[in-house]
Amino acid sequence: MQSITTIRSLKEKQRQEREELILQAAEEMLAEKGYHETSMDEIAVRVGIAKGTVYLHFPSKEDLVMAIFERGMLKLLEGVEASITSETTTRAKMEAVLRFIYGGFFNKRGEALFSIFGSNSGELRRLFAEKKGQMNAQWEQLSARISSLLEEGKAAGEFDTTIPTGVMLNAFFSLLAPKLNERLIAEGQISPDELAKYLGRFYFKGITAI
Amino acid sequence: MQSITTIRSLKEKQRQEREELILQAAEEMLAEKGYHETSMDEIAVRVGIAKGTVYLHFPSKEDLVMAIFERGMLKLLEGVEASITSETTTRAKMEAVLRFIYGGFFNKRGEALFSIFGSNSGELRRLFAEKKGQMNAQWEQLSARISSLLEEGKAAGEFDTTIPTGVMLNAFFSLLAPKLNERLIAEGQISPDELAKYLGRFYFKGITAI
Amino acid sequence: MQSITTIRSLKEKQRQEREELILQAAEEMLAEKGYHETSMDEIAVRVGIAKGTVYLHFPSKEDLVMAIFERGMLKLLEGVEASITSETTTRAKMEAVLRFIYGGFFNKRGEALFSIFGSNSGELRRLFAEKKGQMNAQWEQLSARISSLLEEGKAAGEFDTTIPTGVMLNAFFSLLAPKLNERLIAEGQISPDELAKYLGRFYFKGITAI
Amino acid sequence: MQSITTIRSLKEKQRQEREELILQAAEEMLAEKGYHETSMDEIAVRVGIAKGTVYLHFPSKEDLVMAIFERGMLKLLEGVEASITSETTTRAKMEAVLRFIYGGFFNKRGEALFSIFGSNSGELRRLFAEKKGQMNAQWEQLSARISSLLEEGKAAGEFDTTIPTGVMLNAFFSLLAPKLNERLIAEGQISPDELAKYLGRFYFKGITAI
DNA sequence: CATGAATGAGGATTCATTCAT
DNA sequence: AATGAATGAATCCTCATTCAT
Repeated sequence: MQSITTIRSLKEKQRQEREELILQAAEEMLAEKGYHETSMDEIAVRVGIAKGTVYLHFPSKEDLVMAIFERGMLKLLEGVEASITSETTTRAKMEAVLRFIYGGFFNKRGEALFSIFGSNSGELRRLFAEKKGQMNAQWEQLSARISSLLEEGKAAGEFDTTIPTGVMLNAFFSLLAPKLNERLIAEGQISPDELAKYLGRFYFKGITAI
Repeated sequence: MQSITTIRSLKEKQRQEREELILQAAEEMLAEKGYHETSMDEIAVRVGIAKGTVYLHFPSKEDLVMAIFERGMLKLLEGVEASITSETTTRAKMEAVLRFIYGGFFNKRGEALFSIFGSNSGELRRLFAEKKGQMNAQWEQLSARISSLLEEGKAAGEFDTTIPTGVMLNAFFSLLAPKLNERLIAEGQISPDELAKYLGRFYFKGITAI
Repeated sequence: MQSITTIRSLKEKQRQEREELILQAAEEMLAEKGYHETSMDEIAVRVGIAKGTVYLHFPSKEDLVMAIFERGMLKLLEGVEASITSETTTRAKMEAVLRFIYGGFFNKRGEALFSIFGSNSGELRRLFAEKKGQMNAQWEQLSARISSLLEEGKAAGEFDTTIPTGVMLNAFFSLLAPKLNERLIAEGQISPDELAKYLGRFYFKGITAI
Repeated sequence: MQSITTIRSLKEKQRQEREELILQAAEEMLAEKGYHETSMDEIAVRVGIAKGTVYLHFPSKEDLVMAIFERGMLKLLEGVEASITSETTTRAKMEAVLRFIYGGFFNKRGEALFSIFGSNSGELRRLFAEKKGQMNAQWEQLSARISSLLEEGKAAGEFDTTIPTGVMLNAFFSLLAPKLNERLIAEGQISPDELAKYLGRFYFKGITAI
């Protein structure tokens, strides 16, 4: 006979698996259609569970979206961290980050997520305003990580010290905005890898010292 | 005594003034909250008119938003054109465009508009899909204008011919994405002029030949 | 110089002409689209006047429709009266009424009007309920006129005395219901004249004594 | 303990009961006020449920009305069929149909439905135009059924061959137009049964040969 | 008088959220 | 815990009616 603990952990495992499925479905829809066109109903249908069950995992649509953001940010942070540690020069680190983001992270979901996160006017302002606490920490962490890289590069004489780090940081994030580049890729004019290469070349030339 | 013509032009003037107010209110809300959170009702309230009156000017919410897009694009196109003609070298022209956009265009409304236009996943895909004709023409026009500038620069040996023009173009538009830079400015870390200057420096270094 | 009276009668004439145009346009639309799909706006447009002007002639949409009904009933009554007086036998009178209705009266407008009047569920119940006074008088008058004809025929031994006059009357009106016969005519299966002939034959056989 | 099947069939039963209540309420209102005056809101209120619940059963007002039409036609067809099979002579069959319609079918709802269906100008043209497929089939079926009866009667020498079957058919349907006869009954001048008897006598005398 | 811009009540429809089973 | 039927607030849009010019 199974111990209570075993049963519990089994149930807990199932619970987490289901939560993961919900997050994936929602992420996908968010990427496809954006926040408002994504309905709790269709999320449930895609996962193959009842609408009410979604609410057992996330108390509201906002919370679900927040969870997706957080998870995405976490993955992004992890990936960035991993990219950085495996390289030596500052530029190589930055390039690794770029490759990571354009290569693996922006496969299906992350791409749209990041776009929603970073762009989209004020649609989700209130979302952020209210639950900023959880979010901003991660955002700041990512910003800080990249910023420190940039400043490291400046200190090493690699990067242009006359451009404020904040501007460099924003420029870096801006280049990742998917909407425009999506088109290029969709129209078959360029592959993601090529795009990453070109953007990298452009970006580093832009921030390189002298 | 007023002639009929005078009366008509008066009414027409009032009509246009009101339409302008509606466009401004809607633009503002669009910038603040995005398409879905913007309700025709609140637009009317902000203008201080009745719901139905909005529909006297625009047959649907979509049409209203389209009008805002078109107007914004028109202003942008005009501004870009004006910026270009008053300069000689390719780079100076591009810089003038950058100054125009960061200096005057992105005051309150244009900024949000541009962001909505250029970003936001598939939320407004159908909107564009249906009325794309009117829209895309202007968008293509702007793209073509900037692209020709970039190619001109390449031909003159000023710009890096190894980076595809499409990538340069997108990079240029990306840098204009307001959400991120808005923060910098809002937090008082930098002025719009400075930002334009820095972004320009970064951008041109990035695309310059050799 | 024109006398005030002349001017007044001129204006009054214009007024009545305009009112007639409004009634015609409304009648036409009513026939085409029914009560709810008929908008005051389009009536005004069809007449070529301003919406407000319609309200100078008729205080409400209901009143306008009432006026059309009344006018239609008046024409119908007049036509029936004229048809009757020019014939001798009861049956000939009834046939003349039938010819009048199917021949001239149901040209364009009367047809639809009558249909709206006599059919269409309770859509206009309240209309009738409230303003029944004006309406019912005419309706009763027409009913009474036909009823007296029918009873006259019964007295003369022409019509079947075992069928209540009320039933005969309703049957008579029912046969005039246009919707169904409209189809026959529209599909080119039969001409209005033929239809009147057949319906007459059928009807009189039905009500004839023995 | 209840099996899942039992629970499901219970829920399904409740569902159908509720749907029936909605259909009844809507049918009633349709009969009372017609299509346009019937609001989804009031239907819900009459049933004692929320607006949204109505949409759980019918995706739109049009679909709800269509369902009522179809259901009414189905009942009518079934009743007609049953009436026919239990009789031998053509005339007896037609009389049975008449009795069925005036006796049982036109109790409260069917009556108004039939009227709406058969009358009312072009108000619902588009409704029918779009979803005609489902509807027209039934309508044609009924028409064909009655027509074949009439032609059967003609072939048997019972009915007047000089009157086109189409005209006979329309005359038959016309006599069923409820609005007028409703009055007679409502005013207590006659009972439904008597009315059916009289109309039958009148109709058959009208279409009988010689 | 004539106009037609402005009004706002009313109506269809959607969808996040709740809750009885 | 899971379900999914039920809810009702929120939103777009229409149109009869009013009223300042």
